Amino acid sequence: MDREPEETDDVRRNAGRGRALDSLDRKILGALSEDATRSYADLSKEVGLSAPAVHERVKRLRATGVIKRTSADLHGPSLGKDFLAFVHVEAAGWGKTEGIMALGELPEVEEVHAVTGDTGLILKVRMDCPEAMEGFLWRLYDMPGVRGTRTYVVLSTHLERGVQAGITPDLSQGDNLK
Amino acid sequence: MDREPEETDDVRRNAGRGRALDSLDRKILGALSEDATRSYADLSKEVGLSAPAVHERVKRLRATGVIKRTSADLHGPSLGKDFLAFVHVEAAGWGKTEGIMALGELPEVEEVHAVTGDTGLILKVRMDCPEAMEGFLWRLYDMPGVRGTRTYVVLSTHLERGVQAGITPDLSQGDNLK
DNA sequence: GCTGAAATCCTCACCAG
DNA sequence: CTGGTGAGGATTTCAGC
Repeated sequence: MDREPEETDDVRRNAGRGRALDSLDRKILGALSEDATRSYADLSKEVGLSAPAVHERVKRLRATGVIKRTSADLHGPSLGKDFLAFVHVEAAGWGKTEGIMALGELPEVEEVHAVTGDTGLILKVRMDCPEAMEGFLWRLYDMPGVRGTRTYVVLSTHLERGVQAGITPDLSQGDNLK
Repeated sequence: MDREPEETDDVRRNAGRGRALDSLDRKILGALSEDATRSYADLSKEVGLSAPAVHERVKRLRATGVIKRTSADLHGPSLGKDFLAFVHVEAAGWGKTEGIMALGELPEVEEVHAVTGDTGLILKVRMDCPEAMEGFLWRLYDMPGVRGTRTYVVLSTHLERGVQAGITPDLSQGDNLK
């Protein structure tokens, strides 16, 4: 379970047309992905840089798209969205047409992925109630190219988080509990 | 802590044991879910309140759990995570056992949902490469109760966002575009 | 990337409705 | 009880090094 993280800093294929991410960048990203409200002064003590240096890095990480955005993660049930489901859409000959884009307009659709296998499209949808789900599926069937759907209703969510920076927890440091 | 909260009956089913959310709360939530770096002064101009009032509401929304946290959304490919997949786990007789909790320890696992249907568990996993996927599936098969898996490899992601506040875009207001 | 200073912002007090 | 006003303190942010 604990493997030595080799210091291979060679960049493979950087989407952001910037420079490779070093260990400090990953440390910053890991911290901000868990709590983006932390101050630069606070982060600076953790990464061993000055506050403006951290700020400069974060600014660069935002500009290059490594940090897509900083968002408040909302609690579905508090907003009346008690109903979460994954919908597998069996679509026939969908290019990346307007149909997919139209799905993004609906606030209940949180994710749209084109996948391999027998389905073609996986949707993550969250709404108020089963009735809303029914209405959504009807609209889905009305779209051209939709041959069928398979819906997996979520009974309980045990984990739901964003992309992990992949930092091994700082066992070597152990410096602060903040 | 210092006051007993009187349970108003008009609260429908509030997960956070707080009060219902009004239109201003939703407006704030909608804005912060898209960009949590905006200042309270900025938000106050949009919702028509003073900055401290907005801050007070946000503080309450955090305390009641409506805002679960504020996080930086990272770009997978920039971190070397080019491989996203949904794994349907056919599990036999899993209570909410340690097996599920163990999955959360793995940084490649982003979501774990118990679902209806023939699968039982849906996992969202993101990693470096197909080889890592293979290793992950092996570890999955080693877990007790895992009878089988079906993996849907994501070819392209067209939408990926958090819980939407569900505000209809303010067409009636039209006060400012920020 | 560091230091220091200025502008902004957060945050708390207190007061009004 | 919720929102407004004003001031103190922290933070962001931009110089120059």
